[in-house]
Amino acid sequence: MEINEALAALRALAQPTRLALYRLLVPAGPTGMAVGELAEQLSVPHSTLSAHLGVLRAAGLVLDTREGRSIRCRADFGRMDALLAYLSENCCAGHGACAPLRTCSTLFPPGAAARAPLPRVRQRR
Amino acid sequence: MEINEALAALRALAQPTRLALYRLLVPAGPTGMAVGELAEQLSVPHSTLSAHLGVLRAAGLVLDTREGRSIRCRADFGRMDALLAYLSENCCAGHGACAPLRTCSTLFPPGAAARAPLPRVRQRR
DNA sequence: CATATGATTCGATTATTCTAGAAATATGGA
DNA sequence: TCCATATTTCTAGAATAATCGAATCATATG
Repeated sequence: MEINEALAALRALAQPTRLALYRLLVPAGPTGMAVGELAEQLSVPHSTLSAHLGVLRAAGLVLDTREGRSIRCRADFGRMDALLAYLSENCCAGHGACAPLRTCSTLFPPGAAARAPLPRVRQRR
Repeated sequence: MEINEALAALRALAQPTRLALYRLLVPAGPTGMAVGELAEQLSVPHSTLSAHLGVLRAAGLVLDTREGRSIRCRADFGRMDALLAYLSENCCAGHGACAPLRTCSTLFPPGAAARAPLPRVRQRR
């Protein structure tokens, strides 16, 4: 990861609604949640939520798939892993003593959602 | 860690100068760097740097100690660990399958600087 | 095609953050 | 004490971000 990607990810998470939004998606795993479901749980107007979601998407932290009229969002754990690694880079004065960071991105690799027991859908855009 | 602490830490890191500042402190380890040294390396006016440093300190990411006329700053790795853990909390839909996150805070516990400073990381001038 | 539903874009407004010069504070030494 | 060095605080203008209603777009279905 390079600095501008890290900054985009940090800026995206550094806002109450967006952090709550992201943290709602974390336990939802590769199944994710629909946009309307998120707006309802967070009690935020749709236009406001949509703007926040746009920031998270632009930062690469959230991916989505259209399912009929609704859009299902999920956290991109690989991207979060990259951010966590970036934040600890060159730690230990380069002695290489830090254990590698790991999250469930290993357990739910990209594509897991498509293979999961969910209706077949196509990518947006 | 609770949400407001996480937000403060994320806001603190979500700014180019402050992220660069923090990343300068990471390889410096428990020895840290003086404020003036940081300002010089970042080519930022002292008042601007001081303001940014204040944000990082308020977020608990940077600790400092006065040494005569100068103030020596160092990254608080424990705080960063807590932030990283917060960002992956409830991952894996609560299956507890995520490996625990770990950084060198275990290797350099609080107080390490005073007792046993490591050899200084080479700095560019 | 007409209509309903889910989501985004467009605006204007309000709020927050960044920046850096000048002044102030803290420490050490002659 | 007086002076030099290191850092912070104060200030205010400039830049950026958040908010949300109304309009618009995309899709499904009768």
